[in-house]
Amino acid sequence: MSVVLRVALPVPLLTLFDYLPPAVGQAAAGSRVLVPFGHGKQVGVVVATNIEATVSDSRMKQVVRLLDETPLLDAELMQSLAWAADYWLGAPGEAYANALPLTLREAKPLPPIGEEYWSLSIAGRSALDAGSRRGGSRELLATLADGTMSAQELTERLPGWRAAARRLAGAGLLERSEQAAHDPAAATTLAPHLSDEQRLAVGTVSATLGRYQPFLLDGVTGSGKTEVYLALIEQVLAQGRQVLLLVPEIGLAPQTVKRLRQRLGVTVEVLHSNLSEGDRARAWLRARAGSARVILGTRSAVFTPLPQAGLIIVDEEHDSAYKQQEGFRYHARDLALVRARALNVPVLLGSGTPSLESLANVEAGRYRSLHLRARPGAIRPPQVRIIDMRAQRLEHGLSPALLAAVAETLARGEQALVFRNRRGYAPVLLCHGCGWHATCKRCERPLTLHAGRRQLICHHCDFRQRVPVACPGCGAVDLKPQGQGTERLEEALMAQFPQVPVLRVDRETTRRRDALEQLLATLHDDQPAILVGTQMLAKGHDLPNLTLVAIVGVDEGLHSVDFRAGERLAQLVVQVAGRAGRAHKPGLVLLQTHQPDHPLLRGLLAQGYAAAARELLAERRQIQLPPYSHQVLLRADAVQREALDAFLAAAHAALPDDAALQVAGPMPAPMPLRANRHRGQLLLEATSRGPLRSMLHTWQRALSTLPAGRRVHWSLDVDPIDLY
DNA sequence: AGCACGCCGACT
DNA sequence: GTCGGCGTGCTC
Repeated sequence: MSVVLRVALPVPLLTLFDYLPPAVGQAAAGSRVLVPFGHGKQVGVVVATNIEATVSDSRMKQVVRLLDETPLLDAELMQSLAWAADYWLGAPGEAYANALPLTLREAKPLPPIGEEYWSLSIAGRSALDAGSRRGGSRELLATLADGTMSAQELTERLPGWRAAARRLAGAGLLERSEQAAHDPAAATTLAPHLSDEQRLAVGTVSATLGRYQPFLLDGVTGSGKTEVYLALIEQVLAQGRQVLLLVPEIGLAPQTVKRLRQRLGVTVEVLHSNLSEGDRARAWLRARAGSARVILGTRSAVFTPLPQAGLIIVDEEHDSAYKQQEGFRYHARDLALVRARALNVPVLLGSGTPSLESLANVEAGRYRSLHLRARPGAIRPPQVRIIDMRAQRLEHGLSPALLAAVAETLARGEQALVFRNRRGYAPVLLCHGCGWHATCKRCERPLTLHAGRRQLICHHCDFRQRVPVACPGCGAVDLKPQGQGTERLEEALMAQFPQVPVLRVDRETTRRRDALEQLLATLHDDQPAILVGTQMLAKGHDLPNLTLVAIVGVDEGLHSVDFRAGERLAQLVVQVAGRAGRAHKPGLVLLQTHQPDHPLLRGLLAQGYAAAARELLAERRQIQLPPYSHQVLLRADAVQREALDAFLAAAHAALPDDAALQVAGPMPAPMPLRANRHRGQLLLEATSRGPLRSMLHTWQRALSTLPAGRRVHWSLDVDPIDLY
């Protein structure tokens, strides 16, 4: 047997592949190689060198070309990726594929990592003087009139400038250049005076710099969490080390970047999926080179190389966006902890509504907890009131008490937010003649009426059809929308308050990238207005004149089959409520419900999130649910019901006989049919990770050789965050 | 996952 | 007589 290299390739296979070393160069673990694979070529990552081949020489091929003289992925990243693939049962190659920006998975030389700068050419200056251009082009020319500007600054000043830049560069009016990044002007804002609690938090974390220690920083909106981050980042930068700051979604990035930049006076590297592939690769490489000092990014940024790591921060750690829900199902918050341990740095998890998992880790002594109550002079906690909807005459789902509160708010010249986590006009279109209602044939679920588009849309598979004029069942022209979505609430509020602007914020009205920011920019801070919207309104963008938050339709969350529904509801209510009020303008939160006496709502209102979370945790412990048990979910779907059942039965039969392992199912998924595919699942539970982990790899391998698996899609989800 | 090989139906 | 359907097997 020959001495070979072991290579991970971007295919969803559980195996690694052995190759003869390249003719030229010395491959090391973490280097990329171009290899022959199947009928073509692939770029892979070397995971081990000098090992004995596991296949015969006759099957072995040789590496075509070594792509990196020095490893692209350092030892720590390689180790963390291997851990991640093992833990979440990913194919090794897929873990690497997630870690590397697309551009770096091609057999090309690495792009230069200087920062991108733009300036006017001589022709461009004449064009500016002549004023010959319009719209975005004109704005861009004017912005560059003062001199060269980095792409990052341009993005901040002129979102969407790239289209104009492409046009103008094509006409020879602009020039693009690459330079070593230089830090922008020194910090322009000063650190505010920190409260005692903030100083304590900063001091406690900074005392652990240089070693692994997880912290849970528990602080509501306005408690000054960001100032704690900033003070810590300053210290880490002063030590010449890097900071990785994870945020749940891109929407939160631009304002955070601006704030970091103004306060720290350094370039902030941004990494998220909306970036062009070239930009992602450059940012990743600058982090690897150590020239990026502060890296801000969403889920996938957890794979950024950090050769001089000093601190990792995960903001809004409870947010489910950190869990990848397809393909390689990793959890960025959990991987951040693993990386922090490998890098010997503290990791700070921040949230006003911490996940029960993190609270349990505090309880178990694995994390240290830090609290921020309120900043002096900041927001007073809003007053929260429950509106009992029973026996109330509703106006399109809005109670008189709610409408009165909105009217009062507007009369004071302030703004109100009506929150409803359901888009569209109405979730059901019902025939009053015969009881028929519009359903999706492919999902067997009601279609949502979208009145503006005159369509019925399935929110599960995106099936669309025109709204029928008459009932397809009985022919009666008596179709009535049932229930309320944001679109209907917008209509109702516009009718009630015709003199005030009503802004709807949901996926429909904010399709484009900067649409949310643009929409909110039309709000004048000093004018009355009404906002209606979904989840999207729960965070981001500061609304100083918002004093009333009305939450409509929380009842769905109170009797959901999902055991996490209560936790999610509590987090959502607190997050949305946190948007109301300012120091000098107290906020009011209204919760409209049919179940005013529900213990979760009562507890949340009387004693706040921490108490509600303690209650929820006690319940979880009682009935042995996560975080007091561990779950792995096998999901499967197939066109043919029989194929699905056969596979799940075979998967069940392939399980070891272990008393420590509890098995639920095979059972239908909560949505048993979706987009014409039958869906089912098998849930494994154990009170400790041991018995689960020891059988998982064997079981996974057995599943992949199951003949019954041929005609089904299936996946394993370790620590699933929903059983959907 | 992608891709080729391979054996049975409707068509220029 | 062929083009092409997707079942099956393989990738060092």
